[in-house]
Amino acid sequence: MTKPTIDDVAYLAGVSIKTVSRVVNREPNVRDVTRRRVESAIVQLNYRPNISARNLASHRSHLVVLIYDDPGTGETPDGGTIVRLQQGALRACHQAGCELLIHPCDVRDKRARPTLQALIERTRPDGVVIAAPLSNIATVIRPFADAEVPYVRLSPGTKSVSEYAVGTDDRAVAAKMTQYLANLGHQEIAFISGHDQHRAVVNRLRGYRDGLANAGIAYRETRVVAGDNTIRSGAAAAERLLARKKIPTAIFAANDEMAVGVIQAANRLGIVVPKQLSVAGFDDSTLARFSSPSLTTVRQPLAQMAECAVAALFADSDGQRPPPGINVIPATLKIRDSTGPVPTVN
Amino acid sequence: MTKPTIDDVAYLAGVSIKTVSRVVNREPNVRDVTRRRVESAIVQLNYRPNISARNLASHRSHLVVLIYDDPGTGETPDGGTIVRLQQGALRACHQAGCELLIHPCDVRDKRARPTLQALIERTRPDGVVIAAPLSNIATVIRPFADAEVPYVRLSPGTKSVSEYAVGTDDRAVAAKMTQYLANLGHQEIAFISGHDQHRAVVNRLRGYRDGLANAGIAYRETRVVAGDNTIRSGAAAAERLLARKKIPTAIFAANDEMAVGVIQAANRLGIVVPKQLSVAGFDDSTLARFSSPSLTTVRQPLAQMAECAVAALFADSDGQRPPPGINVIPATLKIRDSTGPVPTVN
DNA sequence: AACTAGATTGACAGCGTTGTCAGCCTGACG
DNA sequence: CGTCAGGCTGACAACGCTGTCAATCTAGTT
Repeated sequence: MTKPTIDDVAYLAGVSIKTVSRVVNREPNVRDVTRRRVESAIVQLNYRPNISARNLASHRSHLVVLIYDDPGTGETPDGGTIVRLQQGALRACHQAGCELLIHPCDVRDKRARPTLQALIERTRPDGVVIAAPLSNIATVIRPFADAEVPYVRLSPGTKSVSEYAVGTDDRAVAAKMTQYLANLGHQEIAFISGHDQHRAVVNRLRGYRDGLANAGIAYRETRVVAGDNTIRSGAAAAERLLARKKIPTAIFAANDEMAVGVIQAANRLGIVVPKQLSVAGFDDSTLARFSSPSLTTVRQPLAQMAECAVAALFADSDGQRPPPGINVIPATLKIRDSTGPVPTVN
Repeated sequence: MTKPTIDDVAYLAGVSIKTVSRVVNREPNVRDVTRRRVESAIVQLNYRPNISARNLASHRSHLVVLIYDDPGTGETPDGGTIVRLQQGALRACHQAGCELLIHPCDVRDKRARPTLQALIERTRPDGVVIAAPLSNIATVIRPFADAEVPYVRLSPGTKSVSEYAVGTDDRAVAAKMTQYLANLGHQEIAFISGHDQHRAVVNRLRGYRDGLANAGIAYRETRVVAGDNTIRSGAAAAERLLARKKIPTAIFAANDEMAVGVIQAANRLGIVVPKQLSVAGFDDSTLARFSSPSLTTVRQPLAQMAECAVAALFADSDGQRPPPGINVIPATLKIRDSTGPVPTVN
């Protein structure tokens, strides 16, 4: 009652083990009748190839590693973000007949580098996907480049990459959100920027300016306030904006945390969202769905991005390797309850 | 410049490959001098055993699978919950020299069973950890039992389990929370129960009653309102409770979603939390940290639970197998800003 | 000194695949 | 009818490690 091996299948089908191997791996040059005979034997025995043996013989591990910022330490990704990345990566992995290993990584830990090295040596992954913001940290990338493990970066901070990478159109979608607000009638649209060490933030601000321009609204520097990505800073920024003589009717924050801060500040000031003030965020974090009112925001296609990244890892075996450059997957507006038409002046 | 193999190490150390294998695997019966010679050769060559070869020869995969409810489909676990489970599981896996495979599982998909079967056959994991609520679903457990893959269930819904399992003390900690509220001076403590198909919910209600008893407060059925785990239902329940002649000064909801609903309802009614009403939740979901005011809640030791579960998987190889029964890991109160002293009557 | 149990070590046969390469078979072509 | 390219198939050697078992060594005993 032991697991059937390739020999059992070969014997039952009356062929050599090599032919079974060919059928299992969808290799060419097997006659249809032979193939069918083998397939039926496989079904009959419920045969499944032994991964370890296959890996050993083929010098592949059929393992893909997803690397992301350790949520226990950084404030960057919330659980929802990570899970969405994982979902997309899993889909593509299973499609490619691989399994997914996850590897949260604390960059501030000085031993991150050797840890990654050890990971490579232990698992010999077929490929690696590195999520932002780690994808922009040389220390994280290096070990893979050195070990010649194929990797794909997610949301690289720069436009000019020498390899294939996957990103999204922060700038374009920020413009779109701004125009959406303008279309609701808002003329006074403020923007709260975030930590500018994240490249993404700069792009979002640019997009805001693009959107204003497209809507024919003049850009004014006084409409832009700096935050630092936290709820608290969003609230503080909002208070400053709302204390002015000419208060904005819409506030677009560069991330959801700050947008929620805006809502909280508005609540405290007795300003009703969205009736008197529209608020938009960015990221579609868990927070956005559950805030009250629920937050209009930008949903980054994280699952799709991860899926593309993993798929690209295997593209070069199926044919030509993917071209260098960033594969841009568009983000979408997620309209919820925190935005509405501009209040009628009274 | 190819990867060193066990033969290279053996040659350099002047021993047989078997002895190298012994050193690598910390097996007994190697003289200290020999061991040191081998270790030095390993360092010198930067040797790392090839996992696939090891797996093939040892009939182990050095893989552990963590199975949890697919967050894309169920409403059960939020991203934060999953990530905490993963963190604990990863810790124990690395400790044991294994890697962690993740497997979200949609039970409502009728093909869940064959999918699990395929997972087993493909990966031949050394062990499996099954998170709640899947850990209570026979369809999910069966494939592993049938294939004789060791598994540990997390938070099994029943006290009487025939194998080792890991759980937490829902009932005791719910009592603790209730007493905490009582200690703040609250006499009128209401409870919002959730979907009673989750065993946990029943236990939380029991704990609430225990806590009242311990505090010398009489239990009254009218103080318990049913919700269905959603924010909306929490809000509705709160509205009912707050519409009564004798309104509660504290509301303890069986999960965070409903507790947030209570806060939202209170906001709408102009009731200030926590000044006029204390609100407590359960789970410490992402939501709790970011609600306004931040939510006092119960933090389940998810990471520790997962860690224990994985460790137990390997315990039987290190000595005796872990005893049947639930290894209870205590949950803790997470006091935040939504609870405070009872309002002074005026 | 002979003897023995137990510690230490090594030779060797797998583990279940894939890669290589040679051989056979078939049909097209001259 | 002979030749040849190319499709199809199988024999066999890796792949790098662990398990088994026998051989050797050591120290304690008599």
